Amino acid sequence: MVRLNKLTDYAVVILAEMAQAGGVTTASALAARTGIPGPTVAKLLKILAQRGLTLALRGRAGGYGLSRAPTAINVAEIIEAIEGPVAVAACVEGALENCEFEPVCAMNGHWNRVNEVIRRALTGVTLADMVDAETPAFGFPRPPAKGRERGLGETPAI
Amino acid sequence: MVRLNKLTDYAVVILAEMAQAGGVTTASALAARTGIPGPTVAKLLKILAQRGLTLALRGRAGGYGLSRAPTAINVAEIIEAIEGPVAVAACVEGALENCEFEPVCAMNGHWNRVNEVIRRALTGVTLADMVDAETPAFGFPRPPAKGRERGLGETPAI
DNA sequence: CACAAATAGCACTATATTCGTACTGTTTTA
DNA sequence: TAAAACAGTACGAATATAGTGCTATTTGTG
Repeated sequence: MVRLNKLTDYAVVILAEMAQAGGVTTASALAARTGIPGPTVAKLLKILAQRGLTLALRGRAGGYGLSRAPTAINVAEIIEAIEGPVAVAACVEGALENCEFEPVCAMNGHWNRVNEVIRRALTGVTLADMVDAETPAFGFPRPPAKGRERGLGETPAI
Repeated sequence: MVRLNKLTDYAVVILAEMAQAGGVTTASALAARTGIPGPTVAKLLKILAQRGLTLALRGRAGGYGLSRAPTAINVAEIIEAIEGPVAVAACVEGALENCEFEPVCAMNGHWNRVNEVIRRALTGVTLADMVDAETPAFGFPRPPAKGRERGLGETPAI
């Protein structure tokens, strides 16, 4: 179904939650808030940190924070961090595999255009778009945006 | 990787081959030309016929033909014929499943926009676009375009 | 009229991918 | 110095997918 895999979906949810929370949040707190299994959250956060989407703080008061503003992180980046390049088929440019039928195939390169359109669409949507608070997350009410304007590092009130 | 599954990819290739061939073609001929395993081709053609994308002719001189002109068949249709509705996540409208986290999720409905953009992109690409003969299929030379310029409807010489 | 060629439909199996978990090591701060 | 949190690796199980096989039905041809 041109479907994202579950882990990618989770990653977006986690980042969205971080965007809403602001500051630094521990993996276990994110797991509790999103309902995603703890170990899975931890695994994803590690990957996201490696890819530079999040910053990890080790030590006793550690946790993870977004490395950039939510408006500066787009969905395509997130997908690519978890799944690798966006590639609807094996034969598109940038895909990690090669299509064995490539020389015989009737559609030499025509998937590329389709792929590009999709990639562009995904690049155009930012994390901020995904959480814009019109419909705030249910069950975790939080003060109006003004109130939570604390800088990074102020920690989450777990 | 926002990946189509293999069967869907095959379906597009098969339809593209049919578009190039025109008229009626047997499942086994299509298998031979595309390199896709025979039984798999047969299976896909049955599904496509059920969904109305191809017409099936039974009996001795039977086979399959496109039900419409290649310009009137778009990629989204093909994907939906094989995989069901285009849905990047379980929570988008039209998806066949329900997301268990839906009420708690931070991104209530925001996948919908992303999904719509992708769907529109796929709807805009026709089968004809996928085969436009700039780079004809290798290994299966066929007469110049002029020669095969018969109108639609004339097609499957049923 | 009988046979052969082709699709229709169903059910089954094996494979591959993906998901989730567990464990051990490293860093940092109270 | 101990506890809390991240880092990395490796593994097992569940799920989805791909592919196969068989039988029935339709239809043209000799």
